[in-house]
Formats: sequence, C-alpha cells, structure tokens
Amino acid sequence: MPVVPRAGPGCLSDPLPLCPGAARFPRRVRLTEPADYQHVFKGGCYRLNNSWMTLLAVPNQLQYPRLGLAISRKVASTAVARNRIKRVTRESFRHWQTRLQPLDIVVLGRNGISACPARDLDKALEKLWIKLIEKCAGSSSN
RNA sequence: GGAGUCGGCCAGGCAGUCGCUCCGUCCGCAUGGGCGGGGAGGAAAGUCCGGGCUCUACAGGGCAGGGUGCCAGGUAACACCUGGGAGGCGCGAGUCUAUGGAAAGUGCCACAGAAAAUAUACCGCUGGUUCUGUUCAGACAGGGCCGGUAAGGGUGAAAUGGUGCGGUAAGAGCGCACCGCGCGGCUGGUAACAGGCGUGGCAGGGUAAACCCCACCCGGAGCAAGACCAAAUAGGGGAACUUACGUGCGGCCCGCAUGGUUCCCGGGUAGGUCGCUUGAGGCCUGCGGUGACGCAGUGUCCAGAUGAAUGGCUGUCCACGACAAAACCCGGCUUAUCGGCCGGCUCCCUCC
Repeated sequence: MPVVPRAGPGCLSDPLPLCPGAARFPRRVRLTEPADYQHVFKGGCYRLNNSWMTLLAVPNQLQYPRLGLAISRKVASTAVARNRIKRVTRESFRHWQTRLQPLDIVVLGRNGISACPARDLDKALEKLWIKLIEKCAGSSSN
C-alpha cells in the first residue's frame, strides 16, 4: 500500500476523499489477536461514549491506526444485526483512517445499537472520530 | 368467472463508484500492486433425527440403557420419502392419525350412583302367602313376609352388545332374523388387510407419549474431531516380549490397555499449517418404475472466511423489498417469512 499523506486536524469538515487506493481496509489495519484487544481494554487512554457505542483507544507504535470490533450477542441478538453494525463501523473507519492518529481503537456496541438505522450510526461514528482526533491532538500537544 | 385443494419456482432489478475475501496469472527483493474469475439461504436458523469423516480398541460377547412401532418399497441411513391398508373429517379434489398388544401381569380413574367388577336390587315390574278395607260373590286397593326379574327409570365417560319378532307371571340370547364381536376354514393380495362361509349366545369401560409384553435397531465422543511443523519450559516418547499383583478403560461385567524387561529415539505448550471443500455434488438428455428412486450418457467445477469476507455511497425503475446469514460435509424434520409467478385437480355459476 502506498503511503497516503496524512491530513492535518485542521480540515475535518472537508468532504471525505473517494479516490481509488486512498481508503482501503487490509488485514493489517484490523486488530486480530486477543492480546491486542486486552492491550486496549487495559491501557484505555481514550474513552468516548454515545448512546449506542463506546470507543476505546490507545496509541500504538505503527504509522497508522487499527480497528477492532466487539459487538456481543447480548447487544445484537441476530447474526444479521451484528454483521450490519460491523460493516457500517468498518466502512466509516475506512473513510476516516487517513485523518486518525496512530491508535489501536476498539468499538463496543451498547444496548439499543441493533435498532439504530445505518445512516444514524454513520453520523454518530463521524462525530466520535472528530472528537477522538481533537482529544488526541490536545493531549499530545501538552 | 368465483371458491377451494395439492405441488413446484423466485426472494428487488439495472448502471456507476469506493472497498473485503479466495483462486488463477503477471509485476516486484519485499510490505504489496495490476488484470481475469468465484463469493450466503430456502430456510444458511433451531440442533430435533439419520449418515459420512476422525479418534477411541476397525467396537467383539452379555447385562443395563435408549430408540422405532399398520404393511410393502426407496435410501448410505433415518423418526424421512413413496405407494398401499384401516379409521376420522370434507359434496369433492383432498386431508389428518404415536396407527402393534388392554382374555400375560401391575398401577390409576374425581364426582355421581344400589352397584365400577368372585358384581349388584334404589325406584320399578311380577308370582306366592298373609293381614286390613270395599263388596252378596268374583274381584279390586293398601301393608307385611318369601321369591322371580336387568325390559323401564335414575347416576355416570363407561352398567354383561344393538334393533325387531317370538316368548313369559313379569322378564331375560331363553329362542329366531339382521348388525356387531370371538373362533375356524376358504378366496383375493408379497403383506397390512378385504370378501365370503361355518360356528359360538357373547367372552364384559378407559389409560400402554403409565409400568410393561412383543418385534426390530443402536458402543462412546465429536472438526475446539484429529494430523503435522514448532519458541518457551520440562523429562519423557516409540518398538518388541511378558502379565502374578496394582492401576486405568467415557454405564457395568467378560475383556482390553498400562506399570515390568530389552532395544531405539531429543521433546511438543504459545503460535502456525493441514483437516477445508470434488461431493451418497449439481445441470441436461435418454431409459426403467404408479411413485419415492435407480441406471446410462454428455458436459461442468459452483463460498471456504478465522475477531471471522459477499458491503457502503450515488443515480434510476417498480410490486417499495419479509424472515434471516455458511463455520467439516451431506440427507431429512421443525420453526420464521413482505410478496410474486407457474402447473395439476375439485366444486359452483355463466355462455356456446
């Protein structure tokens, strides 16, 4: 994958780029090991909430952010509902990854997420990404 | 045309764009990238049955336990399917049935009722005898005692089969006819069973998804099975021979394995690879069969993920899109489901 120039935090309201190759989602940007998840759960530097999900993040030693999902059966009872939530979340992350700092992020589903329409979920995620970027930029400048 | 019934099929379409995964191929030292192709379901679900596959002992005998339950066939197998029988429902096409045995035994059956099973007499009906009353007498009415009677009433889910005629003091399979039931031949059918003949006065409630009896079937565990490569760490592993005693063996016993001796060999947790998709596959054609299905031929490769892929956005059209997503693989069953299409058959109405 060619190195994509990382956008600065000043242009968050700009439309997301849709050019080929700019926003891919290969395996290396996913959290794949149980140890990775444990690291995020225990490290927990950043924690953001809305009514449908919780977002945990810790800085990593890589050049790019990584995403992990934890949607339990309790939160979304059917496999179809769980898959829908994962897809919407991955899709949103795919578009926003170039603006995020190098962080390991885990998104946890909360009660009520299975009843949420995909479009609302996408909007909510967008707000969370912006908040995360701002929070991270603020703490790193201190 | 309407109503119904049975069976089969589909499960938003198209275009653009940004992605994911697998395979092939090319480029690159490599992380990767280009091109081409494949990428959820009719139920993928529930995990309720049956098999394959793997290991255990290539699973053997007995007991225990479990399953199935009209007959025949299909199948790898089944609790499935097909055809048939019997019974129920429907005018019909059709449909439903855990549909073997209740005279092998045991258990249970509220309330009601005289009695619920070596039967029995509450109200009745009726014979004899005796007393009282009425009466010239015969006779009639009422009461007591000794009997007969299961026809009628009443109870109940069920009371020694039902209807009719004869018969009788009144009654009764007491006798007869028909129906039902049991038994024995016969005929048809592979069989379940059906038909018919003879015979017996009748053999007597329900419950076997209560125990049970009879017939047939079934070892156990599951892809986190299991095999291989292998950091850490640790001292074991394989083969042959032997088996008194101990220990172990996924219900128990028989039995089997192991500790013993000799010889040989580095081991195998994290992680990874394989298992993993070519199969009782699917399509089409022909033949056999009432059918489930079988046989033959042509041609085909049609998901294989592993924090877990098949999606997001935009446009457009319409009937405005349900239930729901593979996780070793098949065959079934059951349950969920917006709607649409096709065909067979039945009944009713109209027209010719």
